[in-house]
Amino acid sequence: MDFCKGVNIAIVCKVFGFTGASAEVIKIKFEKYGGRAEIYSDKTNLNQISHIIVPSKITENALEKILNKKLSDLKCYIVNEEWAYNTIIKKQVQNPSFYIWSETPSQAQKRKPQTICQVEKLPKLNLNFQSTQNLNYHLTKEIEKLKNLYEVLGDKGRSITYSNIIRSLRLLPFKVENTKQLEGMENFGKKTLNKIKEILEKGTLERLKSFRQNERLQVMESLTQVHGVGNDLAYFLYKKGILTISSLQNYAIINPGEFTKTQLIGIELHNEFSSKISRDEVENISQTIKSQVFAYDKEAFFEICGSYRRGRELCGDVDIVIGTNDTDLLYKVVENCSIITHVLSLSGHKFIGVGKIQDLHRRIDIYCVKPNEFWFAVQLIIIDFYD
DNA sequence: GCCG
DNA sequence: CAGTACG
DNA sequence: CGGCCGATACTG
Repeated sequence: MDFCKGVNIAIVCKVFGFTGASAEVIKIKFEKYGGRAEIYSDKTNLNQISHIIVPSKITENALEKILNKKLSDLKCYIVNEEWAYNTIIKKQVQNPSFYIWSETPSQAQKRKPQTICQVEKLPKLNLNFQSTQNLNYHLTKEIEKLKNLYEVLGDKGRSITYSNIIRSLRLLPFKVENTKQLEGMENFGKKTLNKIKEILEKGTLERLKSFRQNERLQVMESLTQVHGVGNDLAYFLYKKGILTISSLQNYAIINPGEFTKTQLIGIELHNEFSSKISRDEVENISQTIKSQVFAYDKEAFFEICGSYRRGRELCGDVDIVIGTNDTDLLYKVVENCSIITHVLSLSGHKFIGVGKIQDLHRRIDIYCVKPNEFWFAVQLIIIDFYD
């Protein structure tokens, strides 16, 4: 399968908030089918590019700023992300002239006749499970602890670097046995290599032990486990002498006015959220939501993702992706679904909230995307680029 | 922490 | 706007 | 040194 051979794309493409990560999925797919793809950066040589993929919502000014070029000077096609989706889904490079990006919808519509996949014909993308498997869990689990601690400390720089390192390790196609295998890789500097060496030899990090002895860190790390409590609030609470989640719970009952609605829900239900969910229960919850979805759109796509999809026996939350053209579907489902008890945040394409079907309240996330984005969203939510 |  | 959360 | 994932997205 190399129908993308000769196609050389640069992606400025960002979709429904997953942004860089969804661009990565497009890149992976194009390369799998023999094409060449890169995420656009200032190093990109536009002379070698056949298609630039841009988000439909971007403005012309912004795009020219990013590309640092007048659009009229470009020789390649500037197409929207649907071109990329449909090329991959239909396994055939699409005629770019149907997908030429344009800032104003009316212009775009004129040039963009009915090219979108018929929903009932939309084929299922082969999910690449290899890319979802983390062969370097022995390293990432330790580095993740380090990342969390720096996050708690408010050291954004280190926590971002460690996130990048974790992501690279997760995507590696082999298990690391030796730091030589990582030398020269982006983001892997001397100190990181030393830490990895230490983990390979001893299984843990000395640095972690010293962090464990720091009371403030320990308290803040624990408090930030509560949904809605970040490091700012955690530090504030620590200074106030609130050192445990149960004392936070008591404090919040007496002083509810000091917290947002979201935080109050997180505090109240924290104990329930921290208990894991069986696959059976995930399926039961999903089934209820699914029937609600189909009540509004019989053609909708529906998949359970997240850790359930990664095969875990016990899941932290319920992750659902819906594919539909109905932009109000998510609102309707959330409002009318009997098992949904709380809304933490809600928009047309993302629900973060709480539901209950048995004895405990459970965290539920629902993503709602257009049908031709569906399998990309599913893959994205399984892969876990960041974590 | 890493990178320019 | 800052804070928080999601992948 | 200074900046760091997302022209994220929601809440208050």
